[in-house]
Amino acid sequence: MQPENISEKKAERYEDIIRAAFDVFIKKGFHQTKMEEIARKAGIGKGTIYEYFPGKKELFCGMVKECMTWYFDSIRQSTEHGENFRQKLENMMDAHIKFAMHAKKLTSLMSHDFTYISRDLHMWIMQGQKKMIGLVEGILRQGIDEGMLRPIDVHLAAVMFLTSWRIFFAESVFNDNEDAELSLEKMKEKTLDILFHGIMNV
Amino acid sequence: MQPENISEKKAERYEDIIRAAFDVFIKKGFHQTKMEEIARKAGIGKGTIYEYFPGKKELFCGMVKECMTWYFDSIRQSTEHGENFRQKLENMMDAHIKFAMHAKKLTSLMSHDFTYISRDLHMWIMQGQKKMIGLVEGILRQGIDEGMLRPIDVHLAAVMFLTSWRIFFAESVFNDNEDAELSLEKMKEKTLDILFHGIMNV
Amino acid sequence: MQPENISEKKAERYEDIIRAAFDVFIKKGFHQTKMEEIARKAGIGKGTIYEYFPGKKELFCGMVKECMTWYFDSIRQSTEHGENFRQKLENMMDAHIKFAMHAKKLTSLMSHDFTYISRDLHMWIMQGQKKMIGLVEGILRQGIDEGMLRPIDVHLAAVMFLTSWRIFFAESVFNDNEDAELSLEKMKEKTLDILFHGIMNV
Amino acid sequence: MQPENISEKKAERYEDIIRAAFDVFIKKGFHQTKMEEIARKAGIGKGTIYEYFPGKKELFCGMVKECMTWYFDSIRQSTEHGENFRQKLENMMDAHIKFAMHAKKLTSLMSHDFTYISRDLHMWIMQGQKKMIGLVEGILRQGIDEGMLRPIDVHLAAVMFLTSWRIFFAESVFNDNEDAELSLEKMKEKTLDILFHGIMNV
DNA sequence: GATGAATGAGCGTTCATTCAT
DNA sequence: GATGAATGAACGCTCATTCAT
Repeated sequence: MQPENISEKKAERYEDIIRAAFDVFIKKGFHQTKMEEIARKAGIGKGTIYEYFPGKKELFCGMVKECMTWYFDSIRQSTEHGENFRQKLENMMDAHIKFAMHAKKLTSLMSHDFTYISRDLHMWIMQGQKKMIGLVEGILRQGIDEGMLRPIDVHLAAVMFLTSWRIFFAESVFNDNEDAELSLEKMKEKTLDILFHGIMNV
Repeated sequence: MQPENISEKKAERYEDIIRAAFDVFIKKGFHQTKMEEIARKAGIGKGTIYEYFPGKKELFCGMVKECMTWYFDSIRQSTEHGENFRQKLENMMDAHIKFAMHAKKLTSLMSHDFTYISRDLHMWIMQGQKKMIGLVEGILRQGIDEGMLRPIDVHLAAVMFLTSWRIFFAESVFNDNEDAELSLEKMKEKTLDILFHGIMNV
Repeated sequence: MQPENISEKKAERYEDIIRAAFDVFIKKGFHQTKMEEIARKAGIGKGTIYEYFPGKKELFCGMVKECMTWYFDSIRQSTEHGENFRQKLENMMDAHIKFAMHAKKLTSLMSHDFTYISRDLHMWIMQGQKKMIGLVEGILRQGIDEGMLRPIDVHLAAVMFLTSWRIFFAESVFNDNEDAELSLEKMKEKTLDILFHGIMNV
Repeated sequence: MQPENISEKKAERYEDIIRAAFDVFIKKGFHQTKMEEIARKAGIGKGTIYEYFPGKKELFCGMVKECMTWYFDSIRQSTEHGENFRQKLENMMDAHIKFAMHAKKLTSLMSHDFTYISRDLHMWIMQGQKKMIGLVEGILRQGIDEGMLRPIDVHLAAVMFLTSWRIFFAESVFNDNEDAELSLEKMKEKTLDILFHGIMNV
């Protein structure tokens, strides 16, 4: 067999393993996943994985990087062909949605490890979040009734409002400075400003 | 010793354990955390934990529920005292920020298990997200330059734009119906509409 | 309180614990039995047991010795009042049956476990059984001297006589009916009949 | 390596483990036996046992069943080649003695403990014993039909016959001398003599 | 003396990794 | 190169025992 065939075969194997790893890690989370199951799913022996990856961690990282690289690349490419800013933002969103449909559960893998720790806890938290969404929906509906708000989709707006909070977690990671509280106040106002008035010029 | 003192002491111990569990679970994630370390942190013996919790899972769930109950409650209460819808939304955000400052890393515990699997991977993904934020910031800046957008904080708006995508994952969990793609198209437009024009009536 | 009352109370407690230990050990075996359950059954605190016994092993041994002493004594006494060898053997069997009915499961409890729990206890019981064998041997020898018995191997016959008692345990497992005592009487007679006259036709 | 060699090796390992388990369980009892010691005795790693048995309980049960199957089988076979009832009873006793010499302490191991270890195993063994009783009953009934035996209670006599075997276990403890087999032969004859003709003078 | 909360040695079991075939 | 049987470090959990109250 020719050398190119060999390395072709190797590359194929590599892909098989990544794919199998993706499937199982997604379904069970990192710690509940056993190397043996990945091997079985890939149709190879347990030891063979170690010919391609030094260990479980590296396999996991390799798999995530593979996925995320594809994701990041498709997002980047999507911005290269829009005519105006709006077109570009829409293209990005399209690219994201396309990815999301294909790898729905990747984020769930990356979030909520405890889905696998306790289904009850997971449900309990989902219930809590649903109640919070309902709470915000009620407030928004009140705003619409009072004529203050446009007749927007209250559910979607509620979710956006709540997800926008994540900024405070994400940002606080980067901004660990002393005047954190000050900038938080400003962030809050800016966030509400965008939510209330949008980013467009009138 | 009087019975009230005993149950007081028990309640105190319970709190000690929850606190120690919080610290260690936050720092290491569920699977990397050893019961012995929690015990050490709580200043008690390994076996003592099992006098208060049936097992590791239950301790974890107890800890999360304790935190989230406090969070949910404070959010709910925050909406009871606002005069108008805007006041209420602000109150909610304040309550959230207060919690976020106190339990910064709780969400990171609940999301991204792989922070603990590989610091490198975590950093790599953060870099990717930063690049994406930069990408969006550039597009938004272009929009401002073109006079289409208000002189908003492009960083904040970029993050909001990106976090708003989570809706598609979150929603897809609830809407597993056939016409998912159709509703996705609508969701996209509605999301962009809110982002562009805000929720306020003009 | 007077000292004799105190030691009276102590003796009473001691008995309570032995009785509770008997109940639980019989029901669950040595290793499955938890000290806490014995304490609960005895209506005292867990630590109190250790005021009366150095540990679990010693409690078990104490309980077994108490029972077996009573058993051995009743067997010995039963041989003191028979007129002839047959009467004595019957008395022994009666004494055994009476004990067996009261402590059906004790023998099964004892049979193996405690060889490993306490070599001393094992030896002690072996000694007791040896004495019993000697007792029966004496009776049989008397029978031979009186010309009533053939010049059989008294040791072997004694062991056979004693092992034949196990029937009462084995059978009682299958026959848990009301008229158990009646059928026991019949069994005794049949057993002695076979022992005395053999199974062969003459 | 050929597949037959592999399964040969596996079967060999299986036997090694059973044998090691037998040795240690017999010497120490179920609860005092540590998996690690069995592994050491079998010359393998601790984890390897779990490739062959799901757990400690199952290993114990497997070991007991292996032994008892061999025992029950040898007893059954022994009754197939006797010409008359006496020959058959003698064959049974021979088979038993052969087993008893090989596995002196097995019965004492089995007697109680595993009621709590595995109800299934307990039932399984009870079934085996019931079959053995039935076997002897049949032989005795044959003897009665042939006019050789008195119309005794065959069930009781069968149980007595079987329990009398315990002598060989009990005695062998005291007589560990070289000529054990010789004295066993004598014991067998004496035992049968008493069983057949009783102890009474005619 | 009596208690029961606290303890920690000890063990069964898992599973990522290795290496002889 | 591919395999999977073998491995043993690691950890959750139990429960006899202790000792402060």
